[in-house]
Amino acid sequence: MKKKVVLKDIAKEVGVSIATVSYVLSNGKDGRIGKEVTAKIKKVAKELDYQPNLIAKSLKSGKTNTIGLIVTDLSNPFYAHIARIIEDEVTQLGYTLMVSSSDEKAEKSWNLIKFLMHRQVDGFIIVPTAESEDQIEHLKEKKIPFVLIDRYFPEIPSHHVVVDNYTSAYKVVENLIQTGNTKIGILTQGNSLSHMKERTRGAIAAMEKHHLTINPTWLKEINFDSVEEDIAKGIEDLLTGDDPVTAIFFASNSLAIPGIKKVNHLGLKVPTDITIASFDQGEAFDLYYSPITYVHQPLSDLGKEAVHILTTEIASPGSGYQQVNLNAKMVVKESSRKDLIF
Amino acid sequence: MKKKVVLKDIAKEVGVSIATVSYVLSNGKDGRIGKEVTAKIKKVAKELDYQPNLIAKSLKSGKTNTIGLIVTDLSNPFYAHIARIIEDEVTQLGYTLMVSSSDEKAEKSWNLIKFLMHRQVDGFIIVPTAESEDQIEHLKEKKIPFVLIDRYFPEIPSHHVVVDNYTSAYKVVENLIQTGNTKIGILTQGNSLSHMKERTRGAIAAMEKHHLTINPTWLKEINFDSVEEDIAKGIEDLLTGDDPVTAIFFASNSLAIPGIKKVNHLGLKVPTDITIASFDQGEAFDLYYSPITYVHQPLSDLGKEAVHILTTEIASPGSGYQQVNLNAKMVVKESSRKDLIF
DNA sequence: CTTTATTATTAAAACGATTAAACCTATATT
DNA sequence: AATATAGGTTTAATCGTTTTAATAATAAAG
Repeated sequence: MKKKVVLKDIAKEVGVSIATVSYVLSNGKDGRIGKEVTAKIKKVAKELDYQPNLIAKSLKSGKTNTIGLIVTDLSNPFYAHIARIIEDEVTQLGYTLMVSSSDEKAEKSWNLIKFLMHRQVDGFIIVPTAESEDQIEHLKEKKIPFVLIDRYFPEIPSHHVVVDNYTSAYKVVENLIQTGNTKIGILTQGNSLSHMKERTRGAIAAMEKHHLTINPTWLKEINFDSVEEDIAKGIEDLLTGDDPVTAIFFASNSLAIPGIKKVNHLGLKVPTDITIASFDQGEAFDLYYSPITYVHQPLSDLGKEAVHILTTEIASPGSGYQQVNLNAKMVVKESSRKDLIF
Repeated sequence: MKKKVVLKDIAKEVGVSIATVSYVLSNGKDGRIGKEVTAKIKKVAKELDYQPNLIAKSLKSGKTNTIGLIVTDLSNPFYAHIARIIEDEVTQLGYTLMVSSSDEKAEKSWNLIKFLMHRQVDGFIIVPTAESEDQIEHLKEKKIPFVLIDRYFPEIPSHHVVVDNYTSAYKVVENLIQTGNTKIGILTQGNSLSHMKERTRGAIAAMEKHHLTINPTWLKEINFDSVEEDIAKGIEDLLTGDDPVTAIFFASNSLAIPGIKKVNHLGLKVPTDITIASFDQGEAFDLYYSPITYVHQPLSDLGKEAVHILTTEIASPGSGYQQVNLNAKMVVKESSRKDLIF
């Protein structure tokens, strides 16, 4: 079993000190070392296939060139997509990404943050869970750079990059109203979080603006731990209650997918029996027989902005919080275009 | 700006040596250190909120407790799902995951591997790209533990975990034949890779077994860099050529999604106009008006097996190669059940 | 009252790199 | 000839931890 080649090995082989080798191999430009020695060191380094040990370098420099990304669920295509964009972005800047999923659990998130801090990551990009304010405060106390994405805590000043959830929800619900719906069910999840609050607020604002009376039972909050059941029950309620709705707005893709399944299962036709719109994109939306109207979040911008803010913060800490609100695009398709169908 | 708390700080505060502190904090059980001292060190450590520096630990121990995962594209739900499973598995074992995407490019993959090696990852889980044999050989030479998943190189002995692609493809194509199709188009991608070879071989074997004559133009290889175009053209060819097919087998989900879009676009009805089946699961498959027949890969088993093999190899290297072939499940739905529709 | 065993603690080296400062040596300057 | 300057290289400290081997202190044994 060959040992790893380290600077010492090269130094010994060439007959110089470790420092000299280090200078040649890292500060190539600097030219402080004589020509022949430089050449010989480079030659030997290549021959022995020297590979630098970034752990040692990190210990010395205090920088790991590593970024921790915490999403709620990497297997959710929405977050996977964000992760991929962030990955590309940080890789290009010479960073490596450590990805983890919190499953919307504050405790898991806490563990991940602590673990990655021990690993000395240079910074975090986080999709914060409910009740994780203390974790964010902790990062601030410890002066660890971080950027929140998708959601944030209005009462805690921090960098964040989110979409304009209020306006997007407003527009999409307005679209539902304009196609003739006056009774609209809204499925949400994680209502204590900023993004959901905003989406709900936007949806209701649209209804109020159009002078619709809102029945509180039309708002269904879905529990993270019992999505399937809650959605099945919620949709049945919405459609068979005293005051049935004619349209449903799903406030995220993870609600829409099982939701649409349920609608299929009930044998309802979209958009004739029921009108549908959703937040987030999903490959299933386009393939559906009645393609789903949705709010398309600019994931690429979101990821890039977050990385940019984070790396700037890492490079020069403490120069004011960047708080970015991105515009989302509403994509209107058949699922909410009764006008076109009839 | 408070500095980080290190062992030295605790030592100074308590009035003992660094070594003593280290003993107490890492070998808690060992009890070599006196009771009162132990108690005091623990107390001070808590007070100062000491957090161990895992980088320093890694340098000393030569272990980083870090695993590199290289998939072809994290934004592909198939790989995202695998990544999530692997993440859960390694997290539980105290490892952290570094995830990267190779985009099916050997060069990218090479860079990622080198980069992660410099970072001293303890091992790799890799979805190998075409022409990356040298990278695999390199890892073997350097004695870096790794496990290949999804595909492998038959000529290079190594750990790997894959599904039984041959049998799965055989079965699904046989299903297409049994529902009355004699002319079946096959869309593949990355044909030099083991999994695709096996899927193609299985598909053809099924056709031969049932004495169908196979027209070579029915086999369409899709280029990674021009998926949309190739698929559009391929499907048009298949359906409008001299010898049009009545069924299409998509050899992966990344072919099926754009493929089905194209089928929709052409205004063809599934399964009446055309029968469809695919490899891999996808949330769109179930939601499609004519749910797609597919091969369901046991991703959970695949991920868990890979992690298990890798961590065992890390713990005790060089005890023979584990080569696992998992059975996949065929899920027959309407897209290939003409019998049920008529 | 030595000697030996036992317990508690620490000094120091090591992991693999970086880097400020010191140290030669040879040439240029006065 | 004495001194300054520059070029080339090395010494040694440092990052935060672990761990071997040594030491000091105390108790038990002879």
